[in-house]
Amino acid sequence: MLKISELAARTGLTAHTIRFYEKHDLINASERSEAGYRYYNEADIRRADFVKTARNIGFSLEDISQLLSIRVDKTSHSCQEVTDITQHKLDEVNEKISELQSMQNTLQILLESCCGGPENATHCSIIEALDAGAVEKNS
Amino acid sequence: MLKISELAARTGLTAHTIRFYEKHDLINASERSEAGYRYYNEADIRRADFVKTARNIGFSLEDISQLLSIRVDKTSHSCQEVTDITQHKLDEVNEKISELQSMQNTLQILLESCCGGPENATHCSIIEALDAGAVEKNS
DNA sequence: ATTGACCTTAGAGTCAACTCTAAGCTTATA
DNA sequence: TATAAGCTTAGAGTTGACTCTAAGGTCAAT
Repeated sequence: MLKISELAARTGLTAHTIRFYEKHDLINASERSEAGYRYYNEADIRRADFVKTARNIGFSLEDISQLLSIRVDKTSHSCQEVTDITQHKLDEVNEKISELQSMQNTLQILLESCCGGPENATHCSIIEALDAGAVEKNS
Repeated sequence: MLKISELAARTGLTAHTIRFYEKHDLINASERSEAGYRYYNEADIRRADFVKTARNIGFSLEDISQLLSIRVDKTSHSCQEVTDITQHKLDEVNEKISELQSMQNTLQILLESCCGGPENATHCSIIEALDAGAVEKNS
């Protein structure tokens, strides 16, 4: 049985975050001491690790909530439900990557166009480009 | 002279957003009617377009605020200041792309590992992978 | 017995960039 | 002149994921 700070040390979450996750029904302590201290058993710890792993991958708390529902009752859920969540997340990630690559591209072009030197910005080509709106709209 | 809704139509911002930007000293209306209506002259419009262009590229409002300071007094600022802001933004973008690519990679591997079929999730390899923590930490 | 580290709670604060509301005044059109 | 569309303000609400605070109770070690 771990106390909250021990679970925190183990998962890399803070105790604050663990309590916050508890509010959102992601993690819970099966037992409490008489004084109300949280105690986490093996199953609790495994669930906490699951949450942390999913969080590391980039799943939202809402996604994780759904994944946990499946995890606790696997026979009532299909693999497809799991891949749907995963695919949806992948789609999101892919879209963000595209947006960012567009920004990256624009920024690189701007940087290449400007001397970046100590002279004053009267003819700075970055400022000029922004002024001219000479930048395709990203995303 | 444009009224706020006309500037909104032209820039693609909403009137709400324009007022919000005004609060943050990004855009302002040089003139007001007797009743207090905002009127934007050519210089105001060019500034608003600049803000919109910079926003499209992905600069934060804080970045734009700095870029505007340079723009209004180019002789007091160097090209290097401009490239510093731009390079810093590019660094941020690159880092986010890396994080997202790491997520993308993990998600693809998970998706490939799972059948995604209608059978129940008892042996779902995605759930298993999350359970085993068998995912390198992203970023 | 005392100290210091740790635990509890409800609830407020943070960040960025909007987004919306309410209540009321103005302006253009028919 | 009536009506609808549009403008004004201050200020509150939204999103997601924390992060922190205050006020107080508990526990292990000296």
